[in-house]
Amino acid sequence: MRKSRQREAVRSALLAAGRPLTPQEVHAEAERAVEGLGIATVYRHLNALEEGGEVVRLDGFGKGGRYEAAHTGHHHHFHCRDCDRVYDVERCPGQGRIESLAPKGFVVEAHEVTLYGTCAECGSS
Amino acid sequence: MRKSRQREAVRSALLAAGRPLTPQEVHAEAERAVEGLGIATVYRHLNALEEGGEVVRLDGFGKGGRYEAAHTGHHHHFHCRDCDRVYDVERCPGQGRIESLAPKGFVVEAHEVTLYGTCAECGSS
DNA sequence: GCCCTAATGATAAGTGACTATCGTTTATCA
DNA sequence: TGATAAACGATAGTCACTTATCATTAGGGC
Repeated sequence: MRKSRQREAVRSALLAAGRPLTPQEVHAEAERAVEGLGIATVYRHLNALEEGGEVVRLDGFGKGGRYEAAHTGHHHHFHCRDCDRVYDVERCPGQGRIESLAPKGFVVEAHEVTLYGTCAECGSS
Repeated sequence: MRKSRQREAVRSALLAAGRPLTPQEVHAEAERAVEGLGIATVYRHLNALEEGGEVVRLDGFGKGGRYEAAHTGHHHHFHCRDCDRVYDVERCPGQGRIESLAPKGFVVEAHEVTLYGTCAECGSS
């Protein structure tokens, strides 16, 4: 796997954002570093980085996927209904508290909490 | 809006299931009551029932939407990774507890908690 | 600098969910 | 019962996202 400005640009875009981005958002951001960056290249690197464990793909926020730099910490998300951006929420109501909600006989392996509303930026305008 | 066996079959499928169904699941179930039921008819009625407030559409469980009979109660969901079915979870960790997770300046209007794992049926096999 | 080939960008093609169209069926009401 | 138009089933079309193709560019060992 050769070094490439494009891959670095994709990786940096995700790290700098600190929140999950759509491929389009990644493209827009990474294009600032690599003029003429193709959308296919963005998809290629997102897939490669996900494969390599550097990036995590999220579903459930609208049509396409969102990608964020692999976090070690457990966290959740806030989905702004105005701008459609997704933000990280660092805290959690508590693993045990949430997993105990499951009906009997159901084994919980993970959970996701999503908040919906208006982000600070949209709310202040 | 005329009465039709097809609409009743779609409505009944959702009520009987007591959990969110994909249009395909609705179709499979409703077809037991109406032989030869078309998938387009299922989509038509799901949209109409949603419009009429009898049914709620959910996103975020894979590619397409899921539909469930309109509940009055606040509840969450369990998504089985084996069979891909979604079940209702009647309890909630607590509205206030969850909404307080949001960063400052963010206004929370709603939240969704999703549990992932193995359902009782898949786990027992 | 040269060569090899991985990586790239443009874009055609694929995918899956959903919708529009259209000729036929059927519920409703005079 | 017969007329009317809503509802139907089949299927072609649409839309967004994602992937495959291919000619060109460029990283890196020599």
